[in-house]
Amino acid sequence: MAKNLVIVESPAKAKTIEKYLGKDYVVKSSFGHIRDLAKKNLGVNIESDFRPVYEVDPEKKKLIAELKKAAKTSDTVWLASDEDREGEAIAWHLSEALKLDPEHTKRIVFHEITKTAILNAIENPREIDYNLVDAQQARRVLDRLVGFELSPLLWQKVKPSLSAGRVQSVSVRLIVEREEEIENFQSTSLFKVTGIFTTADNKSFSAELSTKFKTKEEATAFLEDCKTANFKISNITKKPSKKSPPAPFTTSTLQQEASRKMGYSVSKTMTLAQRLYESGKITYMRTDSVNLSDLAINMAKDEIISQWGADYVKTRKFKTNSKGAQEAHEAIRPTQLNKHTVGGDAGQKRLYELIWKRTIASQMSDALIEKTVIDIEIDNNKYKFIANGEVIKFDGFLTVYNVSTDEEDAEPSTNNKILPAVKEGDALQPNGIVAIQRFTKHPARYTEASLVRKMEELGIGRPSTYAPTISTIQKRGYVVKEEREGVLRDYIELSLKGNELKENIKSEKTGYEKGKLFPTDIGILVNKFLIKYFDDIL
DNA sequence: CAGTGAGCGAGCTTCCGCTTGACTT
Repeated sequence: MAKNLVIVESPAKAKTIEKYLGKDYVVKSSFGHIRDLAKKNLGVNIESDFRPVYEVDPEKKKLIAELKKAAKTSDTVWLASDEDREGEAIAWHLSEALKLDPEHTKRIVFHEITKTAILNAIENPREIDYNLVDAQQARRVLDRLVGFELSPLLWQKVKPSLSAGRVQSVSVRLIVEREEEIENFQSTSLFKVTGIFTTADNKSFSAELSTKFKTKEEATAFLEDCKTANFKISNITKKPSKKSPPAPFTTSTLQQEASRKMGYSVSKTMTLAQRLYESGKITYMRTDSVNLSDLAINMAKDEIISQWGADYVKTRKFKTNSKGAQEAHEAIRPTQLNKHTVGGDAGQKRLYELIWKRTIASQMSDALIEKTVIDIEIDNNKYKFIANGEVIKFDGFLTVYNVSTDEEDAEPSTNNKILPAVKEGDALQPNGIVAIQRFTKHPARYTEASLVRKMEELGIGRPSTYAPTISTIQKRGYVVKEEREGVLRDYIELSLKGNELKENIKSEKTGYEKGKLFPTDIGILVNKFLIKYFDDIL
């Protein structure tokens, strides 16, 4: 008979911990929450001080009985749920539902699944924190009241089976309001001028004019000037700069990167991550923490040294930027950092490699970059051309990880390139100067992943609910994820080659969208309804 | 007389956050 029963939330976690604790400990799992507000009716007794009415989910009855039995035959029960609001409540619900004897019950917490952390936790038990429990109960009751007061109004006024709540309704509102911004957006156009210049030893590079012209007439006048102009390098500045690696993954940043780099929906990412977690390849995947255990940092260090040498190591501790973070776990990382890849299907493989690279990169040196700016003076004109160059002096973390951004700027950038060796005073030959009409862009529509980022920023939802919430608002028909064809738009291109100035009308596709979230009519209607009546209802 | 249709009443939907499977495709 085991002397000790440890209860955690996740069965995968239970398996790992059992290995660390040895024979005297049996580790079982609660599979998350074990009780919740009554499903029928409000589940909150408003007359009696808003007292919550809890009931055990019928599907959990068997589990509770099992845990009860295990508790009875143990000397000590260790409640080891997560150290956050929900975890503390789970510990309390367990102690209530299992009718645990306080004399033989201990509450322990750890933020990483390592042997030292677990043993240390066992050495330092504490009591259940009732402030946290009450905070959770208040959160739960408020969500129920809001959801179960608002939703029936929608059934009555709009359509049956609709829903409203603290998280989903705000998410829909973000999408509706973004669409309004886009509808009201007035696009204006500017002429952007780019020149190709050739040095005396026949090397070419491009440079952008320091201003953009509002009208075709201004742009034409400028190009006319250029016909007779002389171009000369008036200034060169070189500035060292550096890039630092991003923090290890949280749920939300993993969802964003997997979406940007692999095009995965947030639910696909979470399903793959769950598989990797269950097979022991990665740490817990629902986390808001960017923290790595010392063990992980040391593993990363060894791995970096053996692959790239000591120059590439720079261990770091990252701090969370998100306000609501509860940091009950580590960041998402491989459990073994010397494993570059894993078996399993292609999706799991790719996601694992992404996590591995991000984790390793986070403990690597900064990339050292030299930025060069070349000013090109025009002798008959007040404007100047500017060429920006960037040379990587030391790649550091960039050797494994490229940082991606949301900007889907189709414009070929004149940045990030290598410039030829030149010196101040050098004369340059123009080899084609082009003024292209460019249009200002409306704000971008949300993708699933960029919506998650916004939600996290606003403190709406939790790592465990981002994916389900996004699926709910689609299931209710408030928003749709769609691909929409773009339309053709004409633009003017003025090009100066030698002494010849040509005007062309060209056309380009604009407004093509893929995987973006659009509000539906019902989404817009419900949003309007809620905004109008919210104050009266609650 | 058999089949149709209008009208009525009862019962259901719903929140957020913690967990996996059990289901389909």
